[in-house]
Amino acid sequence: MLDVFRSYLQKHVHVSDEQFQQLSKYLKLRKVGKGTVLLSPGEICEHSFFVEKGLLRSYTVDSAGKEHIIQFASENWFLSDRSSIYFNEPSDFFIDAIEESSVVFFDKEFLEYASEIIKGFRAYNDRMLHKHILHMQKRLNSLLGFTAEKRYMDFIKLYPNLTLRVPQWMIASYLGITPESLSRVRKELAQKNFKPG
Amino acid sequence: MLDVFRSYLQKHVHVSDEQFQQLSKYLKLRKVGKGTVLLSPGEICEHSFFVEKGLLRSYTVDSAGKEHIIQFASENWFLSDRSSIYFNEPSDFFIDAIEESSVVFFDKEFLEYASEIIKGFRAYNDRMLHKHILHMQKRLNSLLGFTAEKRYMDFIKLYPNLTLRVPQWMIASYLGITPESLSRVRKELAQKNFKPG
DNA sequence: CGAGCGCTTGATTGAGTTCAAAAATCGTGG
DNA sequence: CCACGATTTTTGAACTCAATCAAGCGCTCG
Repeated sequence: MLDVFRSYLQKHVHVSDEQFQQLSKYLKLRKVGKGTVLLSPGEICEHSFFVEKGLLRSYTVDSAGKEHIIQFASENWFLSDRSSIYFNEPSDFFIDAIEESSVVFFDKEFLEYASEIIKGFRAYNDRMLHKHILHMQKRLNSLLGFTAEKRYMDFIKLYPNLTLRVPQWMIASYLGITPESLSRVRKELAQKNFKPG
Repeated sequence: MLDVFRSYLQKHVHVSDEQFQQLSKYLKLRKVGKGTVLLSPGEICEHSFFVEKGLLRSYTVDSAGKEHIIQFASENWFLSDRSSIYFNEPSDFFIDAIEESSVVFFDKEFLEYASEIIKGFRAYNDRMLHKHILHMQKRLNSLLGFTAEKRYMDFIKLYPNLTLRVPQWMIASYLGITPESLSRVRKELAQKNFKPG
């Protein structure tokens, strides 16, 4: 129960077992089935999620009904809508489970309490925030400057494990292209004898 | 001297004149001519910039030599490479002046000292961080889902004042299209009797 | 006043989309 | 374990939006 989250946390900040005990009242571990929706547009994002096992995604749906995947989160990743949480405003996102998953739910109170009792937690959280910015920056740059092929290659380099687990049409959505286009890109790469993974 | 910055700050957090006096030793006001480069790729971003007057931009240059504008900053805006500052790693950006500008330079020490002596400063800074994330998120979404025309209309709605001051080819770069395409988009809009501003 | 830069316009090209349909894979119940 | 239906992936052909290449115009600033 919460073991994965605890050891993850302890790898990054110093948390005694007693401290974790105290924190755990703010934590909820839930098993969610494939397809379970954890956040919908219009809702204010109350929880952040930590994936102990499984795979989540966040995505928007545009006016034409097309999905745009913002982020994947597999084991040991966090997922939430930071803006919605921070500004207490309705989210634009969906968050749902791509696979049956074990997910730790926590909210603002957890963060506040953890920041209070654990030295270094606030700094760690800050670091995550900046990582997030760095990551978005890279993605923006990639969308602005690279071809679909380059973006796909960057994706499999960056997320080799996801490449295997995520359906192709979702990767296409993440890359900002159609599934058909991704299929063709892969064909191209195969002909240039490029080995995925 | 630093008046614009001081009143900006005082509008957002409570800073006494004495406090600002103390902070000011960490601040440097510089007039920079059009085209002055304040940060280049490979450098570690040492300063954040606050624009008292004028116009700055940050941008990357891709392997094909194309510029991709990340952000504009006119009066009362901040500009920096947060990731480079935070992680102490070489920046990917250029930052330069589009117009002759008056710019306040400040560094980490300023932020630390300000956070120390001014109640609410840290929270304000945090808020800026989250605004930044929100903004990037919107931009990602727009790149993933919208046509050039829609992106341009969003731009002029969001930055009406910039639309007038920034050369068109830079707006094109910000939108992720060529200057030629933007010119055509504008022509289209003109025919549909769309009034800019 | 002339050179250069920014903007426009035209013609052509190309990367990626759309629509349609076949092939492969997956999941589930008999 | 196999079979059937549903979902994914692939393939093909026509199309579209935006990029590229090329030329001309107008402004400004040196």
